[in-house]
Amino acid sequence: MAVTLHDVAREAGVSYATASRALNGSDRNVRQENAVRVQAAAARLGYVPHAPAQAIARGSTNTVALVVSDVDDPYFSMIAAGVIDAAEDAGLIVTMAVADRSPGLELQIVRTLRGHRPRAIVVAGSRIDGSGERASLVEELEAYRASGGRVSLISQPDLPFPTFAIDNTGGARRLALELAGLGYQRFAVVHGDDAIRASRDRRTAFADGLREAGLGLDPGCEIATDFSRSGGLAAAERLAELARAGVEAVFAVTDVMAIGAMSGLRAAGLRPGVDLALAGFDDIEAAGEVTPGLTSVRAPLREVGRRAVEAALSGAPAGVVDIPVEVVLRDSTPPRHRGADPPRTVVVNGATHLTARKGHDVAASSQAHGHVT
Amino acid sequence: MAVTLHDVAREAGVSYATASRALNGSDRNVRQENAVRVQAAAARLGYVPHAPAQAIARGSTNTVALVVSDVDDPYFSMIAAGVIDAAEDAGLIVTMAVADRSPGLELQIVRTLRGHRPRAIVVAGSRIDGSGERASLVEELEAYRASGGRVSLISQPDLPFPTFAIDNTGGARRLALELAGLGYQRFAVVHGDDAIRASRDRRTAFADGLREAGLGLDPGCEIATDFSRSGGLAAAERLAELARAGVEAVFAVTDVMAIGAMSGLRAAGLRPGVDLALAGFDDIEAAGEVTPGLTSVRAPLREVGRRAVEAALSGAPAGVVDIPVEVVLRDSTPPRHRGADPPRTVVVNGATHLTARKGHDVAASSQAHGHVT
DNA sequence: TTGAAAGCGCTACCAG
DNA sequence: CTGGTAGCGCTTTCAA
Repeated sequence: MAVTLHDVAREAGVSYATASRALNGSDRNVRQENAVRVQAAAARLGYVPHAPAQAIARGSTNTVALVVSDVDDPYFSMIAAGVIDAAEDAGLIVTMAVADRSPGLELQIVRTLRGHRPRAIVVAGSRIDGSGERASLVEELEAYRASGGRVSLISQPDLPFPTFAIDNTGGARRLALELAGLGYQRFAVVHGDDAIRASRDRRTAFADGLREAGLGLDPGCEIATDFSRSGGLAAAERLAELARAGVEAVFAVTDVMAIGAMSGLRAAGLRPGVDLALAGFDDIEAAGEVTPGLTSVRAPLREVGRRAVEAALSGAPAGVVDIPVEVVLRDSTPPRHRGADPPRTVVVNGATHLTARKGHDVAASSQAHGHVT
Repeated sequence: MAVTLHDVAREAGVSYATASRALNGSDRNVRQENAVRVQAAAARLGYVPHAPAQAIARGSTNTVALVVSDVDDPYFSMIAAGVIDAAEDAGLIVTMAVADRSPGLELQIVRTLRGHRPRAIVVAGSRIDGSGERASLVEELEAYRASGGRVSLISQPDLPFPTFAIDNTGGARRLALELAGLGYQRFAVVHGDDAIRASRDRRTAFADGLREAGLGLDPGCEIATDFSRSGGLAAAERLAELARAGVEAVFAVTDVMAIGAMSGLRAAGLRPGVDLALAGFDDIEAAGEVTPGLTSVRAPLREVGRRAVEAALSGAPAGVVDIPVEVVLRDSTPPRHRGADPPRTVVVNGATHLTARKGHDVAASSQAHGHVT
């Protein structure tokens, strides 16, 4: 049905082998004249090499597989963009699958993808704890690697593969310090299920940061909800109550949740940023576009995607690469001037001096390299 | 290096052929006992069938290829989400490539993809006119189809394949009528290069709608800029001038551009929705999240993605399926009450009665099925 | 129900 | 430099 190399060879009047060499041979051992002849024939016939056949003959494909939790989430689409960039640079095609935050599905997907024998598999998505599938996932990836495949992970910092870990802990902690520095004293946190590592890490690190700043976090102020926009929306009612009870600022563990909460607060008659300050995490594009601009913690997601495939392809050793993040202050957390209190100055680790600056759109705080955790 | 069917067969103590049948055979002609034996062996060895080999033996793969212009654009990520959904339902894996709005790259990508012999290729992305590559694209796609592949297109309504066309024309026109009905009289339009079909169609249809409502559009009020967020941002300065000169409302041909313009207007000291009304197109998620909510035209992108793969897989005939859109009025275009003028009532095609309703978040206008164009 | 063997389209090695 | 040809891993007749 389709045009095969055989047809091209015949059309060009050369042997099968010669045609192959002329078209894809790493050798240059083909007479100019024949090469041209073959290429012309291929073009005339609309021949495209059969990738699966090449894969089987060569023993390797030209694809990279990417597993994400959700496509329609800006967090993952930025990562995907980076992955696709890097793959393209390497002349590879990207195969993408969505695990929908289900460890079971994720496992199954990795199995399927492995069958396609990609050059590398990149798994992005927050680790779900406590699932029996975890061990199976590792096993699967290990088997893949054993058969010559390369693996790299984004944000699953406890598996035996090269891993790019967004610094959730450091980011959330520093965010807490920044907000404290801005004069906020009473906080609430909106988070997802603790089984979602990113959610738990950010939540606890934020609380730690608060403690470090000499502030507390009332247990009643930690609102568990769905790890999504609608979760944030649903939390709004409770937040409104808390605001009335004196809470001044909320940290939602993702921007998506924070933006949901923002809508909900408005619906409840509160003015985000005025009646209740709000901060998120990830610094997705929308964070800079909502009003008031959402204070957040930025991770270079696109770059992480790039680096993940580069690392995998280059056969990087297992180990965690901490991806530094930076706090981005926007109008949703205006400085809170209290006549009584003196302006706060926070000293971290007895060294880094965190100053809360504020710019029009993006005001990055102190650097976040390494283990500030 | 990797575990092969051969290994499994040996481990299970049966023949190669039997192992194959037990694992993937469409037949059920394997004794229960052997089947179990083989499956156990496969599990023990961590065997995964070699997809390229299966592809070559069977003559068909289990992938669907998707070509988009940009991943990191919500318009395309919604479509991608739909495509992935449908593919998953069909037990297929999605291969995704980004053409970056370059016809040349798109062509090259389709060629490469074709080599992978996917079951179907779905091409999304607004057609770029006037490029010589167009014919080549069609040729490539045609060759692919000739070799048994299925093709479907999203929003490229003039190629000989099953196509899902967002009703840009009808949507923009109806948006114009709605805005006129709201009392706006002086407009500006922010658009991209006319070579981008979606941009041109929306722009001209909007002008047509205005004309239909008895309003004009000053040529000086059509601002050509980059077909992106930053393009919208860049147009803001000009928009501010126009607003001062009496322009009341702006239509940006995409939400992404409109949101960029919104930021820019704010920076210029104007209040979007108050000093200048603003409307976009696509109804991406962010449209409902910015403040004021952005009036837009909604297309069921995710569903379109689903349908595109379903159509391709089921071998739908060439032809255009018009995807109806609906106008979504939000706070960025508040009704404009003018003491003098009587409330407008617009009659379309002498039949449909368009009423501008306004809800909290989503107020859909009259239906948009078929050829209202 | 099973095993043997013929391909699938291509690459790469081995002689010429 | 070129043509034969042996695989690559799997599916699928064809006999047994």
